[in-house]
Amino acid sequence: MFPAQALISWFKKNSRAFPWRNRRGVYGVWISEVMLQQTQASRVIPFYKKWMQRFPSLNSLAQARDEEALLYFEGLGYYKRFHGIMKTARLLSGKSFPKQAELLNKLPGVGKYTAAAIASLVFKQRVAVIDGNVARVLSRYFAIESSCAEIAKDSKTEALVESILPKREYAVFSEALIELGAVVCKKQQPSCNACPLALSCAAWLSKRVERYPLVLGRAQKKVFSTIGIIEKDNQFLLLKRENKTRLTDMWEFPILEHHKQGLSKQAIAKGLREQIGEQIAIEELNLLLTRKLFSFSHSYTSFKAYVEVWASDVKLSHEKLSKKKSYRLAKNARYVRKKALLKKPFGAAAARVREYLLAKAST
DNA sequence: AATCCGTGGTT
DNA sequence: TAACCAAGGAT
Repeated sequence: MFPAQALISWFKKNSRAFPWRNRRGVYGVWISEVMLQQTQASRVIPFYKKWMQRFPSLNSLAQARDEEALLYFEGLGYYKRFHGIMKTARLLSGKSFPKQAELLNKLPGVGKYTAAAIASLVFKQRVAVIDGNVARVLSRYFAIESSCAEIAKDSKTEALVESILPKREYAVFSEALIELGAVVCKKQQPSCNACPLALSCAAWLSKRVERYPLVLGRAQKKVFSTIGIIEKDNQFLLLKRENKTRLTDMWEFPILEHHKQGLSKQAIAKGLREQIGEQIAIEELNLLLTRKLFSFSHSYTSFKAYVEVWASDVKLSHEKLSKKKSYRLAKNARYVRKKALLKKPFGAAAARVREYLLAKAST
Protein backbone atom coordinates (compact mmCIF):
# COMPACT_ATOMS: atom_id res chain seq x y z
CA MET A 1 0.00 0.00 0.00
CA PHE A 2 1.53 3.30 -1.11
CA PRO A 3 1.88 5.65 1.90
CA ALA A 4 -0.06 8.53 0.36
CA GLN A 5 -1.07 10.06 3.65
CA ALA A 6 2.49 10.12 4.91
CA LEU A 7 3.53 11.89 1.73
CA ILE A 8 0.76 14.47 2.03
CA SER A 9 1.61 15.13 5.67
CA TRP A 10 5.26 15.53 4.76
CA PHE A 11 4.36 18.02 2.03
CA LYS A 12 2.19 20.14 4.30
CA LYS A 13 5.09 20.56 6.69
CA ASN A 14 7.92 20.88 4.19
CA SER A 15 6.68 22.46 0.97
CA ARG A 16 8.79 25.36 -0.26
CA ALA A 17 7.28 28.80 -0.71
CA PHE A 18 7.20 29.90 -4.35
CA PRO A 19 5.54 32.97 -5.86
CA TRP A 20 3.41 30.74 -8.11
CA ARG A 21 2.06 28.96 -5.05
CA ASN A 22 0.58 32.15 -3.61
CA ARG A 23 -2.48 32.21 -5.80
CA ARG A 24 -3.81 29.50 -8.01
CA GLY A 25 -4.96 31.47 -11.00
CA VAL A 26 -4.70 29.47 -14.18
CA TYR A 27 -2.67 32.15 -15.97
CA GLY A 28 0.07 32.21 -13.34
CA VAL A 29 0.16 28.45 -13.00
CA TRP A 30 0.44 28.07 -16.76
CA ILE A 31 3.33 30.54 -17.02
CA SER A 32 5.15 28.98 -14.08
CA GLU A 33 4.70 25.43 -15.34
CA VAL A 34 6.11 26.31 -18.75
CA MET A 35 9.03 28.16 -17.20
CA LEU A 36 9.67 25.18 -14.93
CA GLN A 37 10.01 22.76 -17.84
CA GLN A 38 13.54 21.36 -17.58
CA THR A 39 14.48 24.28 -15.37
CA GLN A 40 15.16 24.38 -11.66
CA ALA A 41 12.67 26.29 -9.56
CA SER A 42 15.30 28.54 -8.01
CA ARG A 43 16.24 29.81 -11.44
CA VAL A 44 12.64 30.42 -12.46
CA ILE A 45 11.74 32.66 -9.51
CA PRO A 46 13.22 35.98 -10.73
CA PHE A 47 11.99 35.39 -14.29
CA TYR A 48 8.50 34.58 -13.07
CA LYS A 49 8.31 37.64 -10.83
CA LYS A 50 9.40 40.06 -13.55
CA TRP A 51 7.13 38.40 -16.08
CA MET A 52 4.05 38.58 -13.88
CA GLN A 53 4.75 42.18 -13.01
CA ARG A 54 5.00 43.19 -16.65
CA PHE A 55 2.33 40.80 -18.01
CA PRO A 56 -0.08 40.23 -15.11
CA SER A 57 -2.88 38.78 -17.22
CA LEU A 58 -3.53 36.77 -20.33
CA ASN A 59 -4.85 39.83 -22.15
CA SER A 60 -1.89 42.01 -21.25
CA LEU A 61 0.36 39.32 -22.67
CA ALA A 62 -1.67 38.83 -25.82
CA GLN A 63 -1.29 42.53 -26.58
CA ALA A 64 2.47 42.60 -26.02
CA ARG A 65 5.08 42.84 -28.76
CA ASP A 66 6.92 39.56 -29.18
CA GLU A 67 10.36 41.10 -29.04
CA GLU A 68 9.66 42.94 -25.82
CA ALA A 69 8.19 39.84 -24.20
CA LEU A 70 11.15 37.76 -25.34
CA LEU A 71 13.42 40.04 -23.31
CA TYR A 72 11.63 38.73 -20.21
CA PHE A 73 12.47 35.17 -21.23
CA GLU A 74 16.07 35.89 -22.18
CA GLY A 75 18.41 33.63 -20.20
CA LEU A 76 15.89 30.90 -19.41
CA GLY A 77 16.72 28.76 -22.42
CA TYR A 78 14.54 26.44 -24.54
CA TYR A 79 13.03 29.43 -26.29
CA LYS A 80 10.46 27.38 -28.11
CA ARG A 81 8.66 27.60 -24.78
CA PHE A 82 8.41 31.34 -25.24
CA HIS A 83 6.97 31.07 -28.72
CA GLY A 84 4.46 28.52 -27.46
CA ILE A 85 3.40 30.91 -24.71
CA MET A 86 2.79 33.72 -27.18
CA LYS A 87 0.85 31.47 -29.56
CA THR A 88 -1.32 30.21 -26.74
CA ALA A 89 -1.87 33.72 -25.39
CA ARG A 90 -3.19 34.91 -28.72
CA LEU A 91 -5.20 31.76 -29.22
CA LEU A 92 -6.94 32.23 -25.87
CA SER A 93 -7.16 36.02 -25.86
CA GLY A 94 -10.66 37.05 -24.81
CA LYS A 95 -11.51 33.46 -23.96
CA SER A 96 -10.97 31.33 -20.89
CA PHE A 97 -8.64 28.38 -20.41
CA PRO A 98 -10.03 24.91 -21.01
CA LYS A 99 -10.32 22.90 -17.82
CA GLN A 100 -9.73 19.38 -19.02
CA ALA A 101 -6.22 18.01 -19.34
CA GLU A 102 -7.05 16.61 -22.75
CA LEU A 103 -7.95 20.04 -24.11
CA LEU A 104 -5.13 21.85 -22.36
CA ASN A 105 -2.77 19.39 -24.01
CA LYS A 106 -3.71 20.81 -27.40
CA LEU A 107 -2.37 24.29 -26.60
CA PRO A 108 1.03 25.13 -28.14
CA GLY A 109 3.81 24.29 -25.71
CA VAL A 110 1.48 22.49 -23.31
CA GLY A 111 2.39 18.82 -23.31
CA LYS A 112 1.05 15.93 -21.33
CA TYR A 113 2.76 16.90 -18.08
CA THR A 114 1.92 20.62 -18.15
CA ALA A 115 -1.67 19.93 -19.13
CA ALA A 116 -2.06 17.47 -16.26
CA ALA A 117 -0.38 19.86 -13.82
CA ILE A 118 -2.73 22.74 -14.68
CA ALA A 119 -5.80 20.50 -14.66
CA SER A 120 -4.82 19.11 -11.29
CA LEU A 121 -3.50 22.19 -9.50
CA VAL A 122 -6.04 24.70 -10.78
CA PHE A 123 -9.12 22.75 -11.75
CA LYS A 124 -8.78 19.84 -9.32
CA GLN A 125 -9.16 17.24 -12.03
CA ARG A 126 -8.26 13.71 -11.01
CA VAL A 127 -5.36 13.03 -13.35
CA ALA A 128 -1.88 11.55 -13.12
CA VAL A 129 0.79 14.27 -13.09
CA ILE A 130 4.09 12.78 -14.19
CA ASP A 131 7.27 14.74 -14.58
CA GLY A 132 10.93 13.85 -14.20
CA ASN A 133 10.73 14.06 -10.42
CA VAL A 134 7.78 11.71 -10.22
CA ALA A 135 9.47 9.30 -12.62
CA ARG A 136 12.57 9.22 -10.43
CA VAL A 137 10.56 8.64 -7.24
CA LEU A 138 8.64 5.84 -8.92
CA SER A 139 11.78 4.29 -10.36
CA ARG A 140 13.16 3.97 -6.85
CA TYR A 141 10.01 3.13 -4.97
CA PHE A 142 9.06 0.37 -7.40
CA ALA A 143 12.64 -0.42 -8.56
CA ILE A 144 11.85 0.12 -12.23
CA GLU A 145 14.72 -0.74 -14.57
CA SER A 146 14.32 2.19 -16.97
CA SER A 147 15.49 5.73 -17.48
CA CYS A 148 13.40 8.67 -16.28
CA ALA A 149 12.45 9.61 -19.82
CA GLU A 150 11.24 6.10 -20.55
CA ILE A 151 9.25 5.93 -17.33
CA ALA A 152 7.69 9.36 -17.87
CA LYS A 153 6.34 8.59 -21.31
CA ASP A 154 5.34 4.99 -20.69
CA SER A 155 1.55 4.67 -20.62
CA LYS A 156 1.88 2.02 -17.93
CA THR A 157 3.27 4.67 -15.60
CA GLU A 158 0.07 6.64 -15.95
CA ALA A 159 -1.95 3.66 -14.83
CA LEU A 160 0.47 3.08 -11.98
CA VAL A 161 0.11 6.64 -10.70
CA GLU A 162 -3.67 6.53 -11.04
CA SER A 163 -3.66 3.40 -8.93
CA ILE A 164 -1.89 5.16 -6.07
CA LEU A 165 -3.85 8.44 -6.24
CA PRO A 166 -5.68 8.86 -2.92
CA LYS A 167 -9.44 9.41 -2.86
CA ARG A 168 -9.07 12.82 -1.27
CA GLU A 169 -6.45 15.48 -1.76
CA TYR A 170 -5.19 13.87 -4.93
CA ALA A 171 -4.10 17.27 -6.28
CA VAL A 172 -1.99 17.88 -3.19
CA PHE A 173 -0.68 14.35 -3.47
CA SER A 174 0.51 14.93 -7.04
CA GLU A 175 2.24 18.15 -6.10
CA ALA A 176 3.78 16.43 -3.09
CA LEU A 177 5.21 13.67 -5.27
CA ILE A 178 6.92 16.27 -7.45
CA GLU A 179 8.19 18.17 -4.43
CA LEU A 180 9.54 15.01 -2.86
CA GLY A 181 11.52 14.26 -5.99
CA ALA A 182 12.91 17.79 -6.12
CA VAL A 183 13.84 18.09 -2.44
CA VAL A 184 14.34 14.60 -0.98
CA CYS A 185 14.46 11.94 -3.68
CA LYS A 186 17.07 13.87 -5.62
CA LYS A 187 19.14 12.39 -8.41
CA GLN A 188 22.32 12.71 -6.43
CA GLN A 189 22.65 12.25 -2.70
CA PRO A 190 18.98 11.61 -1.93
CA SER A 191 17.91 12.23 1.68
CA CYS A 192 16.40 8.85 2.35
CA ASN A 193 16.51 9.39 6.10
CA ALA A 194 14.01 12.22 5.67
CA CYS A 195 11.78 10.41 3.18
CA PRO A 196 8.20 9.54 4.14
CA LEU A 197 8.25 6.69 1.61
CA ALA A 198 11.48 5.03 2.69
CA LEU A 199 9.96 2.25 4.80
CA SER A 200 8.30 0.71 1.76
CA CYS A 201 10.71 1.90 -0.95
CA ALA A 202 12.08 -1.06 -2.95
CA ALA A 203 15.34 0.68 -3.78
CA TRP A 204 15.93 1.77 -0.20
CA LEU A 205 15.04 -1.63 1.23
CA SER A 206 17.57 -3.27 -1.08
CA LYS A 207 20.13 -0.51 -0.43
CA ARG A 208 20.38 0.23 -4.14
CA VAL A 209 18.95 3.74 -4.26
CA GLU A 210 21.84 5.10 -6.35
CA ARG A 211 21.15 2.51 -9.04
CA TYR A 212 17.84 4.15 -9.92
CA PRO A 213 16.82 5.60 -12.24
CA LEU A 214 18.94 4.05 -15.00
CA VAL A 215 20.88 6.51 -17.13
CA LEU A 216 21.95 6.35 -20.76
CA GLY A 217 24.97 8.36 -21.76
CA ARG A 218 25.30 10.36 -24.91
CA ALA A 219 28.31 11.80 -26.71
CA GLN A 220 28.54 15.52 -27.16
CA LYS A 221 29.45 16.91 -30.57
CA LYS A 222 31.86 19.77 -31.02
CA VAL A 223 31.34 22.78 -33.23
CA PHE A 224 33.80 25.57 -33.98
CA SER A 225 32.45 29.04 -34.62
CA THR A 226 33.84 32.40 -35.57
CA ILE A 227 32.14 35.68 -34.77
CA GLY A 228 32.97 38.86 -36.67
CA ILE A 229 32.37 42.10 -34.80
CA ILE A 230 31.48 44.60 -37.47
CA GLU A 231 31.41 48.16 -36.22
CA LYS A 232 30.44 51.16 -38.23
CA ASP A 233 30.06 54.70 -36.89
CA ASN A 234 29.92 53.34 -33.34
CA GLN A 235 27.18 50.89 -34.18
CA PHE A 236 27.38 47.12 -34.20
CA LEU A 237 25.99 44.87 -36.89
CA LEU A 238 23.46 42.38 -35.54
CA LEU A 239 21.54 39.61 -37.27
CA LYS A 240 18.15 38.33 -36.20
CA ARG A 241 17.80 34.55 -36.26
CA GLU A 242 14.68 34.33 -38.38
CA ASN A 243 13.41 30.97 -39.60
CA LYS A 244 15.90 29.03 -37.49
CA THR A 245 15.26 25.88 -35.51
CA ARG A 246 16.98 27.15 -32.40
CA LEU A 247 17.25 30.55 -30.72
CA THR A 248 14.42 31.64 -32.98
CA ASP A 249 14.00 35.40 -33.31
CA MET A 250 16.93 36.15 -31.05
CA TRP A 251 19.76 38.45 -32.13
CA GLU A 252 23.45 37.70 -32.52
CA PHE A 253 26.64 39.07 -33.94
CA PRO A 254 27.52 37.70 -37.39
CA ILE A 255 28.66 34.14 -36.74
CA LEU A 256 29.84 31.27 -38.89
CA GLU A 257 29.59 27.74 -37.58
CA HIS A 258 32.13 25.41 -39.10
CA HIS A 259 32.99 21.90 -38.05
CA LYS A 260 36.76 22.13 -38.35
CA GLN A 261 39.18 24.04 -36.28
CA GLY A 262 41.46 26.49 -38.09
CA LEU A 263 39.35 27.25 -41.13
CA SER A 264 41.06 29.83 -43.35
CA LYS A 265 40.24 33.45 -42.78
CA GLN A 266 39.23 33.68 -46.40
CA ALA A 267 36.65 30.93 -46.01
CA ILE A 268 35.33 32.46 -42.81
CA ALA A 269 35.04 35.84 -44.45
CA LYS A 270 33.10 34.29 -47.31
CA GLY A 271 30.72 32.52 -44.94
CA LEU A 272 30.10 35.67 -42.96
CA ARG A 273 29.60 37.68 -46.11
CA GLU A 274 26.75 35.48 -47.20
CA GLN A 275 24.89 36.24 -43.99
CA ILE A 276 25.60 39.92 -43.74
CA GLY A 277 24.82 40.97 -47.27
CA GLU A 278 25.72 39.20 -50.41
CA GLN A 279 27.53 42.02 -52.07
CA ILE A 280 30.23 43.00 -49.63
CA ALA A 281 33.62 42.44 -51.19
CA ILE A 282 35.66 39.62 -49.73
CA GLU A 283 38.67 41.91 -49.54
CA GLU A 284 36.73 44.18 -47.26
CA LEU A 285 35.67 41.35 -45.01
CA ASN A 286 39.23 40.17 -44.74
CA LEU A 287 40.03 43.56 -43.32
CA LEU A 288 37.27 43.03 -40.80
CA LEU A 289 38.93 39.98 -39.33
CA THR A 290 42.30 41.38 -38.40
CA ARG A 291 42.24 41.16 -34.63
CA LYS A 292 41.21 38.32 -32.35
CA LEU A 293 39.45 39.72 -29.30
CA PHE A 294 38.92 36.59 -27.24
CA SER A 295 37.59 33.07 -27.37
CA PHE A 296 35.27 31.02 -25.22
CA SER A 297 33.24 27.83 -25.24
CA HIS A 298 29.54 27.42 -24.73
CA SER A 299 27.56 24.23 -24.21
CA TYR A 300 24.22 23.86 -25.92
CA THR A 301 21.90 20.92 -25.46
CA SER A 302 23.47 18.60 -28.00
CA PHE A 303 26.80 20.17 -28.88
CA LYS A 304 29.56 22.30 -27.50
CA ALA A 305 30.66 25.39 -29.39
CA TYR A 306 34.21 26.71 -29.34
CA VAL A 307 33.91 30.33 -30.38
CA GLU A 308 36.52 32.83 -31.55
CA VAL A 309 35.62 36.49 -31.65
CA TRP A 310 37.35 38.65 -34.23
CA ALA A 311 37.22 42.35 -34.94
CA SER A 312 38.84 44.89 -37.18
CA ASP A 313 41.34 47.64 -36.77
CA VAL A 314 39.83 49.23 -39.83
CA LYS A 315 36.92 51.52 -39.07
CA LEU A 316 34.13 51.50 -41.57
CA SER A 317 31.82 54.40 -42.16
CA HIS A 318 28.42 54.78 -43.74
CA GLU A 319 29.93 57.11 -46.28
CA LYS A 320 32.56 54.69 -47.37
CA LEU A 321 30.12 51.82 -47.75
CA SER A 322 27.33 53.75 -49.41
CA LYS A 323 29.64 54.67 -52.25
CA LYS A 324 29.66 51.04 -53.23
CA LYS A 325 26.46 50.57 -55.13
CA SER A 326 26.80 46.83 -54.72
CA TYR A 327 26.46 47.12 -50.97
CA ARG A 328 23.23 45.71 -49.66
CA LEU A 329 22.52 44.60 -46.14
CA ALA A 330 20.62 41.39 -45.36
CA LYS A 331 16.96 41.85 -44.44
CA ASN A 332 17.47 40.53 -40.94
CA ALA A 333 20.51 42.75 -40.27
CA ARG A 334 20.58 45.94 -38.24
CA TYR A 335 23.23 48.32 -37.01
CA VAL A 336 22.62 48.94 -33.32
CA ARG A 337 24.21 51.44 -30.95
CA LYS A 338 26.05 50.09 -27.96
CA LYS A 339 23.46 51.35 -25.50
CA ALA A 340 20.67 49.63 -27.42
CA LEU A 341 22.32 46.20 -27.38
CA LEU A 342 20.53 45.34 -24.15
CA LYS A 343 17.16 45.97 -25.77
CA LYS A 344 17.59 43.04 -28.13
CA PRO A 345 17.03 39.46 -26.92
CA PHE A 346 20.29 37.49 -27.06
CA GLY A 347 21.17 33.87 -26.45
CA ALA A 348 23.88 33.17 -23.91
CA ALA A 349 26.79 32.99 -26.36
CA ALA A 350 25.90 36.27 -28.05
CA ALA A 351 25.20 37.78 -24.66
CA ARG A 352 28.70 36.89 -23.60
CA VAL A 353 30.12 38.82 -26.54
CA ARG A 354 27.77 41.68 -25.75
CA GLU A 355 29.07 41.81 -22.18
CA TYR A 356 32.60 41.96 -23.52
CA LEU A 357 31.77 44.89 -25.78
CA LEU A 358 29.85 46.75 -23.11
CA ALA A 359 32.67 46.32 -20.63
CA LYS A 360 35.23 47.74 -23.00
CA ALA A 361 35.61 51.44 -23.75
CA SER A 362 36.02 50.62 -27.41
CA THR A 363 36.85 47.75 -29.69
C1' DA B 1 10.84 6.97 -32.14
C1' DA B 2 15.06 9.14 -31.85
C1' DT B 3 16.66 13.69 -31.79
C1' DC B 4 16.73 18.35 -31.00
C1' DC B 5 16.07 22.41 -28.18
C1' DG B 6 19.49 26.49 -23.53
C1' DT B 7 21.27 27.58 -19.55
C1' DG B 8 23.81 28.00 -15.13
C1' DG B 9 25.12 25.30 -11.31
C1' DT B 10 27.41 21.15 -9.40
C1' DT B 11 30.66 17.47 -9.19
C1' DT C 1 37.69 21.08 -17.61
C1' DA C 2 34.38 17.83 -19.05
C1' DA C 3 30.39 15.56 -17.78
C1' DC C 4 26.16 15.72 -15.80
C1' DC C 5 22.05 17.67 -14.14
C1' DA C 6 17.09 20.36 -13.51
C1' DA C 7 9.07 20.86 -12.65
C1' DG C 8 9.27 18.54 -21.11
C1' DG C 9 7.57 19.37 -25.79
C1' DA C 10 7.61 19.05 -30.73
C1' DT C 11 8.83 16.83 -34.83
